[in-house]
Amino acid sequence: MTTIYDVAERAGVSAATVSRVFNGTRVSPAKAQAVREAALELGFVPNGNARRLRMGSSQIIAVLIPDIENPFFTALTRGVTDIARAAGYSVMLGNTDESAELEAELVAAAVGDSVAGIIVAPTTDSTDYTLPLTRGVPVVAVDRDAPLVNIDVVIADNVDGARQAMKRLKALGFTRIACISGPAHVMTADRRAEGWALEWEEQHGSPPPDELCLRVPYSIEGGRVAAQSLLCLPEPPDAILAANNRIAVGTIRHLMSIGRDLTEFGVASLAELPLILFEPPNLVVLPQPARRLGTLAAQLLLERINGSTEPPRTVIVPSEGSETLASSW
Amino acid sequence: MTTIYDVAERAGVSAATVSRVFNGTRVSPAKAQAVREAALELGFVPNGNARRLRMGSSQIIAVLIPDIENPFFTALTRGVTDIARAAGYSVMLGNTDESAELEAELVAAAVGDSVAGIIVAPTTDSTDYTLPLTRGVPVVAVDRDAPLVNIDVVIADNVDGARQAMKRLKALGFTRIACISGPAHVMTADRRAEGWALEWEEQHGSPPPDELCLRVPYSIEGGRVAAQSLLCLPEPPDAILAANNRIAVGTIRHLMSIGRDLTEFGVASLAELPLILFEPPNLVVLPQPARRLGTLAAQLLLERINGSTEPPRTVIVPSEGSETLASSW
DNA sequence: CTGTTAGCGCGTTCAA
DNA sequence: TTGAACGCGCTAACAG
Repeated sequence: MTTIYDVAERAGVSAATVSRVFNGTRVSPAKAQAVREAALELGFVPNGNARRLRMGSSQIIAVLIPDIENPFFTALTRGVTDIARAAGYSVMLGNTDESAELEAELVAAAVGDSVAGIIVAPTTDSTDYTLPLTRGVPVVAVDRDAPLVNIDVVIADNVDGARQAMKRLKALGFTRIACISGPAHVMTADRRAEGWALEWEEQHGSPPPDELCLRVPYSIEGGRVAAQSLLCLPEPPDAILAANNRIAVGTIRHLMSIGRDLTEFGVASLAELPLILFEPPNLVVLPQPARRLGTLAAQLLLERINGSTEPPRTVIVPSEGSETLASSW
Repeated sequence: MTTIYDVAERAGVSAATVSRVFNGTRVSPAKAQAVREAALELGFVPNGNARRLRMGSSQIIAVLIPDIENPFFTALTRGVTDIARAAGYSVMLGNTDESAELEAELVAAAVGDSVAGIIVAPTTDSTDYTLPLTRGVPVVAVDRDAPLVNIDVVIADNVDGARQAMKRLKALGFTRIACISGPAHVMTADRRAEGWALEWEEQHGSPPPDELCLRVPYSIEGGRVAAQSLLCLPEPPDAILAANNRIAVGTIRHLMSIGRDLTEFGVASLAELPLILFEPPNLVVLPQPARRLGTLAAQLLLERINGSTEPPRTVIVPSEGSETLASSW
C-alpha cells in the first residue's frame, strides 16, 4: 500500500504537497510534476477511506432499489449514473428486495459510509428517513412517495398514464375496459387503478363496476389469473388495462392460451415490453419514463448536496406519450 | 455525528468496549446491554470509513459489469449479491459501458476504496488487473476470459451451449442451420460460433459454408439484418442459431415481418427471452446460467479473500439444459 | 473482561 | 508556496 508519504519521499516534497497536487490546490509546477511522476511510478492510488474519513463526506450516491433484475429499475439506475458520473460522483447500488428491514439496513450503511446522498425507491409508504436527514445526508424518493418525511420526490404520473392508455383503447373501439393493477397500498398500483376509475367515469358518466378492477401481484402469474377471472364475469370486458409489463404478459398469454381472437380484444401495458417478438394488433404500450425518473432524481439530489434549501418538491413526470410498439421497431 | 465515544460516555464504558460490542468480541452482558441502549438512543451508526481505514480492508465486493440494463448481467449480479450477503459482504456495482478506460478507472476506485475483492466482466481480452492483484485484492473474471493475468475465471460453456442448441434444432428436423453470432473478438460470440461450426461438422461430416455464419452486434437490429441477408442466400438456411436474445428477437421479428411460416423455420436463442408473449413452434431457448456464473464467481472470490492460494482455476459452467419455453410457463 | 494507547492515510490548519 | 502537526472514528495491542 503506497501512501502519500511514499510519494512525498520519492518526489522530495512533503505529504501535504502531494495531497495538494491531488486536490487542485496551487503547487509550483516543478514539484507538481515531480509528484505526478512519483505517484505514477509507485502506482499510487489514493485511499478513499482515509479521504472520506477526513472529509466527512464522499462523492458517492447511494441508489436503493427493490429489484435489480427489474428493467424498470435498471433503466432508472442508468439515468442516475449518467447524471452522477457527469458530476463526478460514483454510484453505490443496494437491492432492498422490497424488504423494509433490508432497506433500513442499507440506509444505515450508506450513512455509515458517509455517502453524499441517497436515492431510494421506498419499500413502504411509511419508511422513515430521519436517520440520514438529521445527519445532513439528503434523500430523494423515486417512483414511490414517502409521505412520512418531507423530502424531494420524483414519480411518474401514473394517474395520467392509466388515463392515456384508456383513451388509446377507447380510440381502438373498446368500451368495457377492465383494470388489473398491482397490490393494494403499493402507490404506483393505487394511482394506476385510480386513473382507470377516473377515466372510466369520464367515458361512461358513472363510476366503474367494482368487479372490473382486480389487484394482484406485479407478476406474470398475477396477470394470468386476473385475466382468467375477468373473462369469466357475466359481463366480461372487451379490453384490459394492465398496470405493468408482467401483468400485461400474463394477460396476453392467457388470452392466447384460450385461443381468444386478439383482433377483438384490447390490452394496454403501462410499461415497455422489451424483447417482444411481435405486436398484437390491439396492444397499447405506454413506456414508463424510468430513465428520466433517474436523471431527475439525481439532479434534485445534486442540488441538495450542493446546499439547496428550497422547500421539498414533488416532481411528477408525465407519461412518455402512448405509442404502439410499431414506432420503436 | 455520534461516535463510539459518545456511546461510551452515555453507557459508562470505554470506547473500546463499544467497539467490541459491535464486533462480536465478548463483553459482559450488563455492559453490552447498556452499550446497545445508549447506541439506540443516540442513533449511533458506525463510521464505515474509519472502520475500513483502520482495518485496511472492507466487507465490500466490487462488481464491474458492462451494462446494468442487460438482464444477463443483472441476473449475474443477483447471483453475486446472494452469496456475498450470506457471507456478510455488501456489493458495490460499477458500470463499465464496455469501455476499457472506464473499467480501469473503476478498478482503481475499487482499490482505493480497499474493497475485499473484485468480480469483473472484462471489457477486452487484454485488460490488466495487476493493480489490484499487487495490492492483494483478488480478482475473478466472469463471463469473459482475462488471458493476460493469471486469475480465477468463471465462464459459461458457450461451445457446448451452441452445440446443444444445434442438436435441438436437428431433433426438430432442421438440417441447414445458419449462425448469427456477436462481434468478432468478443469471446462469447467467438465460442458460440465455434460450437456451431463444430456441431455442423459433426452433423454433416464437413465444415460449414462460410456464408452461413454472420457476425453482427449483439442487437435486435443486428439480428434483423443478418436474418434478412441469410434468407437471400442462394441456398438459404432452414433454421437460425442466434447467439443471444437480442439477435434472436431481431431474427424472429424479421421472419414474421416477411410472413415466413414459423412452423417450417427453426430458431434457437442462446439466452432467455424473459417477457415473451408466445412460444413460436420451433423456438429453442437455451437459458444462460447467468445467476450461477455470479454465485460461482462470488464463491471463488470469497475463497481468495479468505486466503486461498490454490493455482487459479477456470470454471466452465455447463448450459442449463436446453428447454423450450413451455416448461417455464 | 475492560480501559488505555497508538496509529490506519489523508486533508487542513498554522507558521514559516 | 511549502512543511509540520493534528485529528477524522475506529480497532488491535497491551496492560491490568
